Amino acid sequence: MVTLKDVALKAGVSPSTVSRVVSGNGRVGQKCREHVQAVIKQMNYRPNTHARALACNRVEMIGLITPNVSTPFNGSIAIGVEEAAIELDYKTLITNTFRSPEAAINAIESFREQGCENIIIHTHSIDDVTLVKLAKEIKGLVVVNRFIAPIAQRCVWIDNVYGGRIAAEYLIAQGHKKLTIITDDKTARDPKDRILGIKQAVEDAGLHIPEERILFGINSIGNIEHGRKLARQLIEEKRDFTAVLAYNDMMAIGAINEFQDMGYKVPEDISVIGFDDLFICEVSRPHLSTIHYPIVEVAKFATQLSLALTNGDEGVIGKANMFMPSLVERSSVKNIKNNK
Amino acid sequence: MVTLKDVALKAGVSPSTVSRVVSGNGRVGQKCREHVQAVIKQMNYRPNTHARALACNRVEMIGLITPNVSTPFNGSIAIGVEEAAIELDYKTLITNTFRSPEAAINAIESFREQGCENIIIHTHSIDDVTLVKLAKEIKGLVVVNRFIAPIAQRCVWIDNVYGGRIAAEYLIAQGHKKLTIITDDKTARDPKDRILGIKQAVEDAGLHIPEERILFGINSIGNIEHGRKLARQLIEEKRDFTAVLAYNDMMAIGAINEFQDMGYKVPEDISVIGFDDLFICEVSRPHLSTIHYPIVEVAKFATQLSLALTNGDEGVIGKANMFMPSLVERSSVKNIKNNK
DNA sequence: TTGTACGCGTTATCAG
DNA sequence: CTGATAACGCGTACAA
Repeated sequence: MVTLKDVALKAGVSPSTVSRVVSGNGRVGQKCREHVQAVIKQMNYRPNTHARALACNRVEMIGLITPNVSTPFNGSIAIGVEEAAIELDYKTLITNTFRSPEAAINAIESFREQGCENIIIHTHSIDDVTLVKLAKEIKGLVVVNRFIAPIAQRCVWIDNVYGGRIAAEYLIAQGHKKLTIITDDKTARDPKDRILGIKQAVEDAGLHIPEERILFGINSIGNIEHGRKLARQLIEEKRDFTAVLAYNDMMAIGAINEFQDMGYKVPEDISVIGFDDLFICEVSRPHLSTIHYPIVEVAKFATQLSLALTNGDEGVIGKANMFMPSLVERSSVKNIKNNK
Repeated sequence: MVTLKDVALKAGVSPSTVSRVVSGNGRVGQKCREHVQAVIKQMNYRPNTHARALACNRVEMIGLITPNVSTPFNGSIAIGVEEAAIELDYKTLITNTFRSPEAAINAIESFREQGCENIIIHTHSIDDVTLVKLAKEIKGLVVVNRFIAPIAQRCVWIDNVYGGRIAAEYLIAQGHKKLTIITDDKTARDPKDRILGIKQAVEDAGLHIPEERILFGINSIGNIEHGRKLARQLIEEKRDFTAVLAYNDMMAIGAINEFQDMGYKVPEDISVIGFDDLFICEVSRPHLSTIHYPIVEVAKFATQLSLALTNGDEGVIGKANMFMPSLVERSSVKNIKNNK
């Protein structure tokens, strides 16, 4: 392994000079710099990450904390992070917390101790208060897919209220008057925001959603199974509705499956709309209409923001951190305007 | 940040003693050890990764090289790796190569330079010869989901021939006589092995698959789109068949979608079987019958093997590295034994 | 068993 | 603009 000293020796200069040309800090004579650069290339020298980290207590690495990369949504977050990281030659360190708060806190501690200040938080295992405190201590901490008012400038999220609104508006425009919602944990913010948007649209149209048509999950993770369960409940308890707004695509697809298994046709008997726009929308039958969530872009921006925060690049800072979702029409919603 | 020296000071011993109790190398008096451990816990000391890496030129980190974690198969590999890594307190560094050979080679180089000898290769961007060479130089290099004879003991893979065989046997048992195969790149090993297994089963049954009923992809990645394309070709060119063996679930689902869009019913008109057993099998209509690939287990084992290789634990070494796939019956294959 | 001293590869502070 | 020199935190021969 070729070191800085080796280069210095061969180039006939001091180690410090080599360090200067490598890092770009400090002035070096034009001629001298070029010579050193040539030697570096010739010897194929590459700086040692650990020595550098030890010396300046910082490291070119970005840590992502996520529940489980193997799910499509989380996987896309990871991709966005790495795409942005790679552009600046940062490495990506991923920790899956599997919904364990301790694992999440541990991971953050571990990152910090290694001098990694660029941390992307994508988990709900850590509460707002803790995160606000951590954000004060860690320059490059950024929260993705979540909004925490006191550190809004450190969050990158989407307008869930708007997302809920356009979903409902679409259903209403297709003639649906009796909407129902199957969603995630009652206490979580995203479900609440989306419901808020839905209610706004519903009221604007002079309609109403009774509480009994809003089904929550308890300690759920908005997955297929959860969607199935609530769909079954909808049918068994004979709720009166023509369309379902699911919290996300996974739940929507679970619901569609359950409806179909119970003998209902989608969208002929029941219309369903999802949220996220994962690749499975094209897999399901019928193809799932949904609200597009620009996941990769969001994650990419979050990463750029984190990097800007620690490196003092003002470019990204101050830009809007809220992205807008958009409607994607496929075939899980039926136009019933002229029926009934 | 609390260092080894701080602990030594507080405990009234020398730094080397603390180092010894932390690392476990070298004898330390029972009483002394306990005292030091108490102080460590009390001060919440945690060793500095970089200093350690610098001093001994090795690091407790495992690097995964994968095309793109955001796809279900690759994501599961990542999960398996991290699950195994976390058990030994190793960190997981993930690099997505997006099918670029340079990116893959770069990542390996980068890992090595950082003293990371534990590298899990999950990509076909690097050829066999290069990998064999690298395996000689890097103690902890392990190849997952791929078999390379000269370094078989460093590969963890599944029996693709057997997988192909049981898939075909199942179809044949269901009365299918005219099978067709839609698969991946002709030059890749996995498709070839699976085809081999299929042919074995077919011949054992006294049947035959003409070459025109085996459709390959070119430079494809076995995704949904690819499945759609070959399915369409099957129909348009009026190939004669009752069942389709897809290279993997993604292709199978693409094919099912295409068949359905063209007005065919699955499995009534055409039966389809996949490979991998991803979560989308339960999503598709009909639910996809497939060959189960123990992805997480394979990745986990590969990681344990890598760790054993570098740490000299002989436990895992020598065990069989080949896992066996198994049949999962769902509803995409019709029994036509008593028809026609 | 325990402590001392040096080196790992780099950066940063200070002279020159 | 350049070169010594001292850290950074830890492991490890070597000495005690």
